[in-house]
Amino acid sequence: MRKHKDLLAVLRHNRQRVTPARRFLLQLFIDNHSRSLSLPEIQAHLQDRLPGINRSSIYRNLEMLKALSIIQELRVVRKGRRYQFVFERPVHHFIICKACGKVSKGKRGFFEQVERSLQDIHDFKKANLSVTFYGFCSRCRVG
Amino acid sequence: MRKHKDLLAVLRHNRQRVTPARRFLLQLFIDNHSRSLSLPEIQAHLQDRLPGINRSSIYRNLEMLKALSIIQELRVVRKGRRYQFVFERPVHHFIICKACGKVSKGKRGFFEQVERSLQDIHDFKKANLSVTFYGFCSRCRVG
DNA sequence: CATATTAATGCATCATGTTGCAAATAGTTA
DNA sequence: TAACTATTTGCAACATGATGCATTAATATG
Repeated sequence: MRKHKDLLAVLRHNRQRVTPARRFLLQLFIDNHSRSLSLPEIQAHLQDRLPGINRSSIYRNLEMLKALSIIQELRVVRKGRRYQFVFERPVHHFIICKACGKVSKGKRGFFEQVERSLQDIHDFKKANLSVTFYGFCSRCRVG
Repeated sequence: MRKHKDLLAVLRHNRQRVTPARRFLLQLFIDNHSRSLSLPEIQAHLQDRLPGINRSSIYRNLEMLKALSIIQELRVVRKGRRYQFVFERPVHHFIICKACGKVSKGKRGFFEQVERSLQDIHDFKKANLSVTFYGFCSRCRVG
């Protein structure tokens, strides 16, 4: 698990300025590295610490963190977007149930198999690959 | 390739009424079964034939066609949503380049491998599984 | 074919996400 | 540490998407 300071260095290294909003955002993601956060959660957290912070700043900062692969965006059916801290983790993929919205982390072996197939059959780049699977988990399947 | 009439029967079988908007939508997807359509394209097409049709009707009908697995929604980075006719096709998955937005259809062998891994390792239901991969295609990869 | 029943539509409104631009601020340099 | 410059922010406006409800239209029934 990376610390706040390390992530600030990542920002600087990518010529991104360290602003109060960004500090709070990073700390929030670090403190919740084991789960994904909803947009309302993120907004509430920032509003608390920076009253009056603008919606567009939040969106733009989330975009930036996504671009630096510090967080990943997940789309959960009927539950909007969620954001997960993924910085320097080997496995960045998720499996999301279309029925109940349950988000599971992919297991390493599965990821490796998919990666291999994707590379062999479709010539898709391994690095920076992020994959999310939508299907029906065992509890929600009907038949 | 299914015909218009067959799809109307699918709607009726699912207790969905056949309205002018739905007829035009289905015909549009049939006529363009080999490619995905953008929302502006769909809207323009319907506006032409049903002047004054409401945005929300279009969204609701697209939702319905998705729910019946007649079409599938694809999210292309910086290019919005696209809709692809997928009714009764064995392979409903796509591979999308995050850099150029290129959408390719997944090859059968790849799909089968992923499906197997997903079933074995994650106990995810095979039927109704729809998967979209986002990564970098060979033309866009940097390193 | 007239009427009843139920679902789809249009409309209004709200929620969410995007963008151009002027003002504010972080990082840089003297 | 004051001034410079480049990026980020807030703001306003707009685009897109979702929703409750009255009206309209598709289907079922007599």
